[in-house]
Amino acid sequence: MKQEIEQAIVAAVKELFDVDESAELSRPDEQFGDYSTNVALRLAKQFGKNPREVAEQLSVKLRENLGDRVIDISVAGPGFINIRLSDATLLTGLTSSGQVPNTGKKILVEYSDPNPLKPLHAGHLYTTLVGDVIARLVESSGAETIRLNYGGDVGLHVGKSLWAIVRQLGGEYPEKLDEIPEPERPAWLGARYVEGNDAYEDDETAKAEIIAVNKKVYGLHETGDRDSAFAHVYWTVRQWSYEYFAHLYDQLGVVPFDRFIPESEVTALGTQTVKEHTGSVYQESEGAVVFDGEAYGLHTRVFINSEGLPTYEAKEVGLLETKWNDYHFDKSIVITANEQAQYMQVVFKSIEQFQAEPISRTTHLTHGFVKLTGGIKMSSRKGNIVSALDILEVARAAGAKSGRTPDETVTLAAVKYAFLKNRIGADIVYDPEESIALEGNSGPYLQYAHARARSILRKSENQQGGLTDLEADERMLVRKLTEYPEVIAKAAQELLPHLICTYLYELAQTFNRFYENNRVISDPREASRLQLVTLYANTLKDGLGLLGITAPESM
RNA sequence: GUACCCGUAGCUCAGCUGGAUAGAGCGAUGGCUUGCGGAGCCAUAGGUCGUAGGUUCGAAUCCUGUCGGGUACACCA
Repeated sequence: MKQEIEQAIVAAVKELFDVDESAELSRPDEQFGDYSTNVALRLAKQFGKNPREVAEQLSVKLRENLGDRVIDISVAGPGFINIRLSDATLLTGLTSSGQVPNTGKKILVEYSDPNPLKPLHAGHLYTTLVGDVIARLVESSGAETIRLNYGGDVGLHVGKSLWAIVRQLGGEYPEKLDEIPEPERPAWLGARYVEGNDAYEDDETAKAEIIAVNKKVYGLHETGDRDSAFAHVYWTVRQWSYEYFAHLYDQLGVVPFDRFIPESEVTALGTQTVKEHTGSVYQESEGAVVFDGEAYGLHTRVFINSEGLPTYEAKEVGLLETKWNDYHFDKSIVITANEQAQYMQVVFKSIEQFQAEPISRTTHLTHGFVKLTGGIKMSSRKGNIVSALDILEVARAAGAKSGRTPDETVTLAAVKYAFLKNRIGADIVYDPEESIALEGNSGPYLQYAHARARSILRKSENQQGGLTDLEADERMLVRKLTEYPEVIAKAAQELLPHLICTYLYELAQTFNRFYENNRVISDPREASRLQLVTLYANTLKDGLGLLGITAPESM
């Protein structure tokens, strides 16, 4: 429907002015019509003509070409062309299937990326939820979607944790780990990381020992050691971490990852590649291997440190190569926090020097921090962090406080929607009470709106159908419903999940306005209206589904 | 010091590939109410879009400066 009209405009422009000009339709205020275009304004600028005259000429041509598919085409304001569709045309928009522009393409989405032996904080929750939705969106656009999870099972943070773990155990005694009850393991590991981190900063002896432990861990991977006492400790606590991650993902109800790529898996490849290009792309400097980003307006970073160990940068090189070798992707999306933005630019710029193609297909999205309302600030150091599970806890507490019976489905909807409704990029302020509230722009509100619509449908035993000759209020709702595929397409194209949230909330408002003044059951137009309610409920359910939020039949 | 992100109503945010009177939610005030789930609907108040310039017929949107908040800048991830 939309494409048809866009094509008609392009054709009319070609016919009248003999130029190829794209014509993008936007959704104007209801008073102006169903669609609007500003091509006349752009053409007028191009040719130095009066925009209103151009618009008039175009609208005459469009009326001829579109015939009875439209009921009104008018010129307004500085030179907009507003188009009002006939009911019949508008209604075709309800049945048009969603676009699948990425059919046949392979798209990788990397997100969540927790590090074993480190606590999961609220930021991980954010990237996990955003990534889950981006992947769902990409999938809905027809692409073969591969969900990747990259995590640091080697590196200095592992050295810190492991140093503290061995110390706590009184030596390399893996059997002592069995004494720690399963539920306490995440917190126990978190505490060890904090100890290790503190010791590294405050104690020179400990620092040296931690560096040695770090090296030892790399050694385990190089030699394939799984049998020594030290190896037992390492592999056991590493496994604990992965179990803990799985537990969180399971609780969140996110789509399972297709593959976990631990850093240890890409270390060798990354190191080798950096070494191969040392002297050309990378340079030796002060005993380390660096990339001189300053030549490109960026900053310089170390890829292999003076201990001869690869840093995160070199591993990232190995990761990208692994992705490219294993998948030959059409597009690769990486989602991390803002703080990694400039670091990633340096890494990508360096890889671009010898592997331009995969870099040109890679998009790095970044998001801000999660703050709790009331000024509780989170620091990733010293252990006073808000963990991912804490967020769920405060949401549950807010739900309990509101006097309703706690329901995990509603809690999850509250948290997910609160995190997703803002545009990715800036920091977000999480307000548990607002998120769980049933009034206002919240996840539970939309769940409720859906349940309410289903309830109407359950109550009627009559047939539905015959949606024609729309009344004004019905038409408003139909118009809003036809926006859905356009919103999804845009959200998928621009990787902006919050567009779905905004739309669903507006849809619910549109429905409530309709419902306020119009009966459904035992109205002469019951059959038509039942169908409208069905379409509305299905759209809500589908949209919430893309957000990873379930839509219960009743609540 | 250099770079990146952010600055829109009291609060939390949409709007940003320039376009028609800047929109929501929460909070405030006032209505609707024997309602198919009112967890709603309607209305009022509240904004010189941080600020100063520039480009343009037209700027919240683009450019430059500036102020404020955050982040990154060599061997952490």
